Amino acid sequence: MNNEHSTLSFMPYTYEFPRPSITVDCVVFGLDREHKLKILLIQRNLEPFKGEWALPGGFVRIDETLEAAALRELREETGIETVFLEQLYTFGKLDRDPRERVITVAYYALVNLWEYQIRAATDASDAAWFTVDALPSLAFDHDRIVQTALKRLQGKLRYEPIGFELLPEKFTLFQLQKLYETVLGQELDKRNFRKKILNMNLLIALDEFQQDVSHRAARLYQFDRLQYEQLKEKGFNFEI
Amino acid sequence: MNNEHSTLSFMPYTYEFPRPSITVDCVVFGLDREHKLKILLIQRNLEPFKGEWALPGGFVRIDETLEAAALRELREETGIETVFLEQLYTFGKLDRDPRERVITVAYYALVNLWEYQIRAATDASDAAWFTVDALPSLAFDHDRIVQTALKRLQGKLRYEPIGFELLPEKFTLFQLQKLYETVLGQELDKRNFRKKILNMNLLIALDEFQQDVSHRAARLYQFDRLQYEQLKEKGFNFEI
DNA sequence: GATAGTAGTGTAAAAAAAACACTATGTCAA
DNA sequence: TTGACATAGTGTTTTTTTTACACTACTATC
Repeated sequence: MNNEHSTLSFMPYTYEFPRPSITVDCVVFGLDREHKLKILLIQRNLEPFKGEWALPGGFVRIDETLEAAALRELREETGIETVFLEQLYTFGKLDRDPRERVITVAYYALVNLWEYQIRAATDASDAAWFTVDALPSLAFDHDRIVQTALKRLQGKLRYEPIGFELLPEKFTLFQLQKLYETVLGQELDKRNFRKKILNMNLLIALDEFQQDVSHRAARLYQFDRLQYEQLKEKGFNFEI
Repeated sequence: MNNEHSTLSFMPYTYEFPRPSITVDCVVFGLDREHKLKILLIQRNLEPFKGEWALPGGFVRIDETLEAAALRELREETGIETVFLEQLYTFGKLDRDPRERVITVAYYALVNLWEYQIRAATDASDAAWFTVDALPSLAFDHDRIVQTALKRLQGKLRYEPIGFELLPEKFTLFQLQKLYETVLGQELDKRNFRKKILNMNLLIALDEFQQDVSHRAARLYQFDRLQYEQLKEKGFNFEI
């Protein structure tokens, strides 16, 4: 097939016709103290969609990878540094952006909101956490991106132990269960949940207990990342 | 956060610094008569990687969506028209292409090879099917893309009835089982497989049987797409 | 008529998941 | 100090799902 198409497919430097721009956008999930799932949004102070809320994100520079761009935008716009970050989907509809053709590679991030809540509020005066079932209307097609991210988070949580990314380093089984219930949108049986999660051998039971709670203090646990890596290698099933 | 970063994130038309180019690449899966999983590759006739095999693909035009670009490239380079096509992952490493910064949105496609085998061989003299476990060395990072596609196909097949896309309209349960065994890389129990797949109510048993086989002719079945859509709505579980 | 190759069928055992309720401990307020 | 409240923590039984397993039937070919 010695035709123009093959040629077009890998045209060298001289490629000069108009091309789409690439951005990254991040859906940052957090969990507040009332076990509500939150998303971090930025208020736009430029047209278009000035004043509306949008996902943190921005253009990909020529000398940085997609993931690097996502991490940079997160740092710049929200102060968030190290997080669980995973590619979600690439959105390429023609009219996503009213100004020009923009393709965006969406990522989703899980952060320990209990740690970052303050930073986001101070460093970025126009960044705020919103409960997922009470989101404002969003700029561009960001509502679609958020919906996609939510579905992915639910699907992922069922089969991979990623919930720990949303909790503090040390947490109780009760917190973990509430997390699953919130994200999956269904109640879980306490005893069955504890059996399942403990049988995975991913939790280290600490000799520490909750402080300053107005009820019996629960034991604290820690996620065993090393063990997780090893079990993942062996194709272990982490379904909840 | 009224700083340069927010501004940068949604800079208007005047955005003039160098930007990455975007391509699409397609991993096209097919299943041959010996129940071997195949991938369709194109032989490059331009530098770089001249003479090497690569995935069909090419630049995304400013006035077409990502999926349209993937379908166009497939049509142009291989003659394939209508297929199951789903976005796989977006690859954005800096040195993917030795000439310039190129980000590629990879798709994977499932086709009925029994129908297309001839077209690909005639329309595109430099297109050919390769068995997945005997692939030649590939141009760019296309081997990584293929590996990602393989994993995705396996994961997807376990939870969604997409195998039918690889078979002719009418097929036997034996063919279907072989498909699963090939893709998943494990043997399945005949009786258990039939029970499970028939209990999903996704198959229409036809009053037709195999022709021209040198053994007892098996009943032919058809995939019930309508039923599939309805069950999917209800959150039905299609795990095999 | 023997052989080769696939078609087609059910049951029992094992494993996994689901259902289910009470006692224990600590804080707070009356 | 006592009672109310909130969560901690713990096993067993039932149900469902999954797995293991073997023979007869049909058709073409040699």
